[in-house]
Formats: sequence, structure tokens, C-alpha cells
Amino acid sequence: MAKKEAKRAEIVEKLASHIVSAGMADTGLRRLAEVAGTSDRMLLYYFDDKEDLIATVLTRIGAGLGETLSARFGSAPKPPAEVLRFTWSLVKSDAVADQLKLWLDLSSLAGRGDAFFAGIVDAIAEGWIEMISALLDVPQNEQRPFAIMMMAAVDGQVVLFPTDLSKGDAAIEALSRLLENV
Amino acid sequence: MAKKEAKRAEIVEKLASHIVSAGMADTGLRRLAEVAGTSDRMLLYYFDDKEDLIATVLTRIGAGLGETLSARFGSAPKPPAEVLRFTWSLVKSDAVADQLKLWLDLSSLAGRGDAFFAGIVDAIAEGWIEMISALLDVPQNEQRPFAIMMMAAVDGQVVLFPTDLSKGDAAIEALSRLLENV
DNA sequence: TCTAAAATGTAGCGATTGCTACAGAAAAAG
DNA sequence: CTTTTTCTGTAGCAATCGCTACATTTTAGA
Repeated sequence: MAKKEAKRAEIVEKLASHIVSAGMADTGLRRLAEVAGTSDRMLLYYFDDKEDLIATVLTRIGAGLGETLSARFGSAPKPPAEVLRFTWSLVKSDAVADQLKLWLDLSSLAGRGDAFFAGIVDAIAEGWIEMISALLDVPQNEQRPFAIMMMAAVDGQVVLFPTDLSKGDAAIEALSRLLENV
Repeated sequence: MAKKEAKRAEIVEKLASHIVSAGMADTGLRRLAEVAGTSDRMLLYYFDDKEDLIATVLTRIGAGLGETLSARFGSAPKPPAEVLRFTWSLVKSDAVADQLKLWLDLSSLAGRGDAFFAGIVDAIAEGWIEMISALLDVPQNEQRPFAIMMMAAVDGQVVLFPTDLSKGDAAIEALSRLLENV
């Protein structure tokens, strides 16, 4: 009983890192089994079905992302321009860039009406937004719009330049300068 | 011979509108054949293979989007805030929103290393950016960063809120106000 | 009209998908 | 040591995928 839980957790752990780096393509049961060092038969023993499996793994990834971010962002309020520049530097790091690409995958699925993925996307978005809101040294009723603006500016670069984020540097810098006049 | 060309064009036309509204999922040959009012067998008679078919359709969609946009945007230079607000209103209209969702699909595929989709995404991005650049009433060396900033801000909303774009209204309005101080 | 070419339908192949029936092995409970 | 429960391998099903071989109909050129 406890063993089943442990094995489940181990599988989730291995699949989480695979899905973060490989995205939502390449998620056939046989492939995932190979990554997890087991068989498709066993994946469906530990999980109800594929959707249950993916849901569990994505939830795990979401939680991990939250931890990563709150560890890197401090908690002291900062000027908006500084928060944006730091967020951008984070996003350009490989680890977080992979997470954002995955988020793009999910968002694309959600946009096609998949309620399950829509929920995940919503939760992740809300997590980012709240975290950034809390950091912003601006009047409280402006925190959320500013946080959304900054997240959108960053995510938008991922959409515009999926193969070369550095093309977005100048735009982020321009926005940072605008934010310095606030 | 000419007939084959005409039929090809007709198929492309029908598939273009289907792919814009349904995205890159739901693109099995049998399904596409149904939409085009023919058979999978015939699709592969008119096109080399599936990739050739999709490439042709996406190219057609890209061209159509360009026309739509240059028709709606004028050509007189406008203040940045005004351009952003207008772009946002465009994106919130159903027709353009579908195109952006499709773009998100493609960008997600491109981010996974698919060179073909990467090319398409790049071309579409460049089209938007140049069109908006030309409209902006700012010093010439600032046009491109500003255009990218605005496109990213808008695309980012699509990623953040794939099921309800209106959640991005406040952020776009906040950015518009920042742009008014330029 | 006869013939060659172009167009289209029928049927199916081999691979992959998520998933399952069945049986046997391993472990826990009595 | 038995019996029962948990675990896992083998094998395969039905559906779908892109694609093709083959035969037939339709069209066009002589």
C-alpha cells in the first residue's frame, strides 16, 4: 500500500523532468514507461488512465515551479523595472525557459477547449501573477495589472521568438525604461 | 492541368478556414478530406504528402492574415498608446483571436525544434512587427523595440488567459497609459 | 471514335495509439 | 505452510495514423 504510493511518486518524479524538457509531444504511454523505467502496463496499474497520469505529473511540475520561483525572487518590494529585468533573466535561463515552453504547450491545448488543461494553465498563470504582484513596489490597486503586463511581455517573447529569446532583449529593456518613470 | 491547380486552390481555401478555427489538432487526413469535401486519397493526389498540404495551407493563412491586417490598420503614423489599444481591440475580435491561437499552436511546435514550423512562426512574427513598426509615431530606432513590446504584451495575454482574453484588459490599459508618457 | 492520360474509388498495409484480459510470480496474512 | 492479496509480464484488441497498390471511371487529344 505504502509501496504503491512510493512507486507512484518515483514515477511522477521521473516523468516530470522528462515532460518539462520534452513537452506535451512525445507522451505516448510506451515512451513514458521507458523514461520511467517500467512498462505501459505498470503505468496503468499505478494510475487510472493516461489523463490521471498526466494530471498528476503536471500538478507536480506546477508545484515545483512555484518553489523554484519563490526561492529565486526575494520577498522585499522592488521597483517594477527591477522586477521585470530580473524576471526576464530568469526566463532566459534554460530551466525556466523549458517550463515556459511547456506552459505554451498547455496554453495551446487549453485554447482549443480542453477544460482540464485550461485549469492547469489558469493555476500556473495565477501563481506567477500573485508572486510578482506581491513584489511590486507600486500602489496596491496597480499591482495586479502591472504584474500581468510584465508576465505578458515576457511570455509574449516566448511566442514571438520560440527559437531565440534574445531577440526580445531590446523590447524588454524598452519596457523596463518605461517602468522607471512610474 | 489547370484544373488540377484550381482544385488544389479550392481545397486549400476550405482547409484554411478550418485550420484557423480548429487549430493544429484535428488535422488527420481523413478529417481534412471530409472538411474539403473529398477523400484522403485525393488529398494525396493533389499534394505530395501531408507536410506539403499543411505547408500550403499555412502559407495561405499567413498571406490572408497580412491582407486583413493591412486593411484594418491605416498607414498614417499614430501615437503608440493608440496603436496598442487598436491592436488589442483587433485581437479581441473572434477572427483575429483564432489566428492568434493558431499562431500559439505553431509557436509551441516550433519551440520543440520543428524547423518547418519555426520558419512559419518567424515569418508571421516579422510581418506583425514590421506592420506595427511602420505605424508608430516614435523615433525610428525605437520603432522596432516598441512594436515587439506591444506584440508581446498582446500575445502574452493569449498565453495567460487562453479562455478569456478580457482578463487582460486592465494590463493593456495600464501599458497604454505608460505609453502615453512617451 | 479510339486511345492515352488524368482523375477517383476501394481496400488495405504496417505502425502507433490507449487500454485490457489473462495468467503467473511475489509478498503478506492466517 | 496455505491462502489470499498485491504486483507484473505477455499478448493482443480496436481505433487511428499516413500512405499506397490496384482497378476503374472520366476526360482530352488524335
